[in-house]
Amino acid sequence: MRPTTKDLAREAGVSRATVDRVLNGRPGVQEKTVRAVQDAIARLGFERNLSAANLAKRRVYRFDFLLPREGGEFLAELETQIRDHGQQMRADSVEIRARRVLERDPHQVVATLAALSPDEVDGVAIMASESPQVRDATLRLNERGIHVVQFISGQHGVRPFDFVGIDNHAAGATAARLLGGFCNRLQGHVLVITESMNSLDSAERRLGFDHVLNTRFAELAALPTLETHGDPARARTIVAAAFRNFPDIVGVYVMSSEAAAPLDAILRHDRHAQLTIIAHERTESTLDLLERDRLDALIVQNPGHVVRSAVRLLKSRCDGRQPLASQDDIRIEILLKENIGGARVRQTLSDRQRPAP
Amino acid sequence: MRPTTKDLAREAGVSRATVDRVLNGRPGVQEKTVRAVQDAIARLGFERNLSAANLAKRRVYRFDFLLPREGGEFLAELETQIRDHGQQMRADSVEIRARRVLERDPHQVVATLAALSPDEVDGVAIMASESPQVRDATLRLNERGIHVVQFISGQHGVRPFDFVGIDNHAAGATAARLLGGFCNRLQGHVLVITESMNSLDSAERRLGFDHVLNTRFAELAALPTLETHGDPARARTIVAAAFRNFPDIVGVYVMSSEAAAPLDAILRHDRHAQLTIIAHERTESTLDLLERDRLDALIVQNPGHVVRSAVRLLKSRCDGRQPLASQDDIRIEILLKENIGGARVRQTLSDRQRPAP
DNA sequence: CTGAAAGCGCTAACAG
DNA sequence: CTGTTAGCGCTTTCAG
Repeated sequence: MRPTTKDLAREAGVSRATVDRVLNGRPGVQEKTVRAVQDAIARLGFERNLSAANLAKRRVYRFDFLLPREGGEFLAELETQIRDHGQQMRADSVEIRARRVLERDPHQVVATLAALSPDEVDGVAIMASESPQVRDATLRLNERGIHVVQFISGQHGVRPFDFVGIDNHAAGATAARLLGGFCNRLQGHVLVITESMNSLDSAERRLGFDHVLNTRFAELAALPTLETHGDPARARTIVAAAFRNFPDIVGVYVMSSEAAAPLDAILRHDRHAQLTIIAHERTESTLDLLERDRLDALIVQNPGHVVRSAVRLLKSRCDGRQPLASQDDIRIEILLKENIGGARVRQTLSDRQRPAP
Repeated sequence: MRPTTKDLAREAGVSRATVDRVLNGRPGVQEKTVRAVQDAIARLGFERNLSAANLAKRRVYRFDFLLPREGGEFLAELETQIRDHGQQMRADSVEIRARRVLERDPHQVVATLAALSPDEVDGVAIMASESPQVRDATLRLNERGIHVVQFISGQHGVRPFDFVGIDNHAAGATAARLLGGFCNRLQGHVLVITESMNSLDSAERRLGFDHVLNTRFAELAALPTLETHGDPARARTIVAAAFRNFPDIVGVYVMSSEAAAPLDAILRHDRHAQLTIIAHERTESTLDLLERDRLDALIVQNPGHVVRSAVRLLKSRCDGRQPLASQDDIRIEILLKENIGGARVRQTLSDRQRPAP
């Protein structure tokens, strides 16, 4: 039987109310009383029961995922994961919302963040690209007592906030390693294409990509990044032009999270079957292409993991707990045709409910 | 404010005790009373508060991970993860133990399982290879009311238990795809080596490997599987012999979870730098080799994920909840030198604790 | 500065 | 078959 506050109170010769004050670092307790209680804690090896505390406090954790207003399949998948996990967590008094409210314009983001109040929400996961204004607004948010995690977009270590997502530099490097490896020592150019370069994320990926390509695959030369700006027609035009100007293109790296339009443009090219193509994220369209051998590999961050990670972090912060770093590592996953379905938790067929004993 | 049992009781015109009986499917309530309560539940959108219930019941979840007695780095890593996660979960009334108690001998496993009693443990994660005896013992365990998940070892879909781990067939296939891809259309033989073939897991990997190698890389021919049986000296001998007999070996697939000894033997060969080498699992030694370019890729199952997945499943089963399949997918991860550190949750530097509001 | 008492949402034991 | 009462471990008034 784990010791309770009652035991503590007896051991320390005080009332449970006092124990509570000490436990929660509330003021108004004599030095020596505090010490008495702390001694008792150490002696009994007391560990507080968080859910009992939350019950008494009627505490509910309210977390918002603030997502870009516009987006494609990847974003949709994230939303689904957020909803699913939110459903799961309701039983544990965690309320999670996915809100598509952020626009490209930093000022709009700032305004949205400014509108957040600590008595509406306990923590937010923000998916927005870097900018000084946003950074400041985020800091102010935090000062108002709202916990923040930088979600998917942005860099780690740069800001004083938890970051959940992959290391984009490493992701680019991984893409280069695969592309180079699969290109069979072929000599030629590599096409790099993205929806837009305007986020630091893309820049990071590009850096990582170039680094590995240059140091490890001298036979390949990457072309300047093409940008589609979400315009399929434009995508087709610039891709066609690239193939015309560089007939020796042997590989393609689609750098953005939303890959559908660029990929479509690439696959219209009549030599696409000879190309080694690498893209990002697991969506319906990329998976389909991978399965049909149109695509060679996908560099992926697992949406379910990032979502759960963000929630765990937010919750830890709310509880004043130090999150366990190792458990929230977001891996850069590589998907080939062979390990797509690698998904494997098979459930019992006979799924009759057995009442708890 | 979420409705409580009190609200339900009022709404249905019964006492809270009756509400409780209905909620938990306990017998001894009139048909129509049950319906009245259920109607109220639907009307109010009632959702039970699990932690309050657990508090009242003083419920503690006790889960054991039953692991092989002998093992190497991979097993050690699993143990660490189990301990870490156990530490984390204590606050949520989940007690987790890692027990190195299983031996090769199925009878010993059966005996160990038979000794388990539902008033000592609520669920177990079993890491043992398939065998009819073990299967029966597991079934009996389950009938005694102990929840079971088949952990890492074993196949999915075969047994009426939850399985947590990667699909070994797909893992083998993935290895072949990478090996073939990286081999640069080279022609030659591929060495396949494992600690031992006696588990179905190895057989599955081999099957998947051969399938892809044969269909996709006709220029490569895989040799019969070599087995080291955990004997480093033997490993060196048979590897040396293989290289002597087949001077055209271009690639190596180390199939077992424990790869240290086989890899050591391989890397003694003077042509090892020209080989493409693929192994399994992220351990200190494999990581080190990957970083030093001695190894080309690692096929990995994330120990942290499998552990958390197993615990989530066990807990869901105990609560009579249907686990959410999607969230417990165990991916076959691919580790290259470039995405090793892909681990990325960076924490705040200034990690001062901010008291909860 | 400290303690007594009531209560969070749910369950358990015992009457009826 | 159903209700009453007490209590899980912790927090929160409100006196003192």
